[in-house]
Amino acid sequence: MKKQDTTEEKIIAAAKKVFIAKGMMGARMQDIADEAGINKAMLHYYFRNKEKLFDKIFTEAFLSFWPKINDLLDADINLFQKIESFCHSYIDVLIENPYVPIFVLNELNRQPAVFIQKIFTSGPPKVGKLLRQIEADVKADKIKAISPVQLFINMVSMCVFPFVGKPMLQAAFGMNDLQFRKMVELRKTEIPRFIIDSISK
Amino acid sequence: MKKQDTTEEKIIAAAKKVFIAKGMMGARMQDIADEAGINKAMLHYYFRNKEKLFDKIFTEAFLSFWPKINDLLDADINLFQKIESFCHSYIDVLIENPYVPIFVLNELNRQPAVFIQKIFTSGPPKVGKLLRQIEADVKADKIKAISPVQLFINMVSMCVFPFVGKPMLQAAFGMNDLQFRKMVELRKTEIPRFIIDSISK
DNA sequence: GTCTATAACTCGATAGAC
DNA sequence: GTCTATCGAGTTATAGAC
Repeated sequence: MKKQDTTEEKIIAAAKKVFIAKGMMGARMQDIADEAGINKAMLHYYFRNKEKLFDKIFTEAFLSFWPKINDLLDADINLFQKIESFCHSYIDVLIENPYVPIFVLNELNRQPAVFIQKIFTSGPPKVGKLLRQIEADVKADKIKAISPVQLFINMVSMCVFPFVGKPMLQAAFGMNDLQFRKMVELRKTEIPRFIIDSISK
Repeated sequence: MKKQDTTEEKIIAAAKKVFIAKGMMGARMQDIADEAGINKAMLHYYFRNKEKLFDKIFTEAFLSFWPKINDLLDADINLFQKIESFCHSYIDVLIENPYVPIFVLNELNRQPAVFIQKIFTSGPPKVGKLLRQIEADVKADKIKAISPVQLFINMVSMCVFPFVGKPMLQAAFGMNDLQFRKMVELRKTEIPRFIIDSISK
């Protein structure tokens, strides 16, 4: 929590909470005003309209993890280390922001073009180096033959999916919130191990 | 396409398309009426209100894959065969219904309790046998030690995630629709191979 | 900057003719 | 069963006082 607690900051905090919980279409300006403890008119005074406010929140949510993840992919470390650090850091970020993935994926599917445009202007994916590392290690016979793209998708899938499927997984396996949390924590080391076991010769 | 093309069927087809594309909150009754080429009042004549219409569509979408997947998990085949058949069949279903996962996950996160209730009444997850198979194979030293739950989550994650993250993956790797399709097709065999490589001794 | 009041509009739902 | 017309609730957005 910041010392500075201006109206604008209160609005952003409230809007973040409401938009992430209900999505662009489900959220009501009144909900956000209530959450912020201010008047509805203030929202328009500061952000003009709902669309602009949403855009602000979405961009902020997206930037809360994208640059960090992106830099990890571009780091100068060997493949196994990179897989470990990526999974560890990514899951840490997701634990801190468990509802962001479904929020982002939802918007991604609602307006793919707008979304992609936003990503590429705010720093395009730096996945190239990782793909080349995988390819090089395959050629050097350090790991089994595998498509770099497939491997990358496997890694991201295993990190992200549990967060978007949480209620279903909890129901299927009878996990309460604490147990779910423990299970996800474990994945920080289990996913790298699973991947490395698979590709090691 | 059926020969029988009653108004009710036209409504259901239109509602499915619109709801899956825009979700419960984003969809408009007018959109559905337009898509069906009929009048808005007809929607209420046949389904009373939006909620009931949505429920119909959601249940139908959910049942379009749930029972099939569920039965696969419960089949009497060995572990490796089960992993192969599950990934193959699941991805086949997903290719046929690529927008269903984000639709379902969205609803899942919007109203977890309602959703879970619905699942359990329409046939609870039959994941038990698979988990016991994994456990048994670990004990019998047929595969490496791994948590059955973690392994299951890995498998489902790798199958489903590409479909919810499609636009992002296409952008990141510069894939057009055909290339994406090929990539996903490949995963029907790549995911089982990846998993089996990982857990084999 | 902040509030109250209300305009302007969207959308689900209904009435009633045919 | 199907349509047109319209109501009424709920929401975004604005006007205007303080």
